[in-house]
Amino acid sequence: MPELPDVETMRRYLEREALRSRIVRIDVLDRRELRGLPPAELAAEVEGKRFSSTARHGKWLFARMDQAPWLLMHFGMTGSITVTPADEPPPAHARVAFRLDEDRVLYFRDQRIFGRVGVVDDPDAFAANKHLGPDALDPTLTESSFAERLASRTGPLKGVLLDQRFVAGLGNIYADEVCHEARIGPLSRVEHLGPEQRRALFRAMRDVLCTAVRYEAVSSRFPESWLTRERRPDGVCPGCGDGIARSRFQGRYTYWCPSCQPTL
DNA sequence: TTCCATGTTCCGCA
DNA sequence: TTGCGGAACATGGA
Repeated sequence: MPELPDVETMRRYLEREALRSRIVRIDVLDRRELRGLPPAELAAEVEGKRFSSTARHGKWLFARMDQAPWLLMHFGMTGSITVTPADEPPPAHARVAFRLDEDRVLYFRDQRIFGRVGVVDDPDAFAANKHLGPDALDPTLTESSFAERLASRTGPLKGVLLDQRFVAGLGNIYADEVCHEARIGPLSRVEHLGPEQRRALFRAMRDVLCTAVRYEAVSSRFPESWLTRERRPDGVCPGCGDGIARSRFQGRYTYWCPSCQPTL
């Protein structure tokens, strides 16, 4: 599930469950999750350390450890975290186990192993190095600075929204939802958007993401006006009842309502 | 058996 | 040079 709202929900979960916990030992159950970082190096960095704060940039989650670098996590398509009592068996697809004090374990789970666990000295420097754009919920990202960033872009809107260098945090599902709420066809070329549509996009992005975070990214709780639950070939627009369109874009499906969301 | 899946990265082709 | 599409990565459910 991991787009911005999912990762933010996990950040808050980590903060609730593991802040100030000490990492007694780390067990790397599948080293592929480390993307080449030797398990012994990760262990040397985190064992004995205590979680002191958390941060998030787009889909990247960071957990600060005292007197140490930051733990970094990316959840790929299927990653998640869960904290369980130490005497329970590991959950399915557990890849890395952080054994905490007070007999608890923080598991990094990831069925498809597209995620990543690592360490980084400074989240901001990491984001800059990756050329990530501002986090989509960053308060310093305003309607006007968003419009400015948009002005330097061309091509299909969907592609711009998915580009983490433009704004970090949107993925396939929420990019479609933002286009739907803004009433703009996702295949519209951004250079054809007017000022009012650019503002509408920014507001839709903020509203969609804040709402999803409020509902802890559980799609069954999302407003009935949302397109998300209609993501299937015979889905209908919750606004007008017309059939929704589906098209392949960059190897994945894009859904929209041709009646409510004209292509510009 | 085939297709599909909320992400990122790389390669080849305009 | 830039942008775009597609494939690869790996797994499992429908």
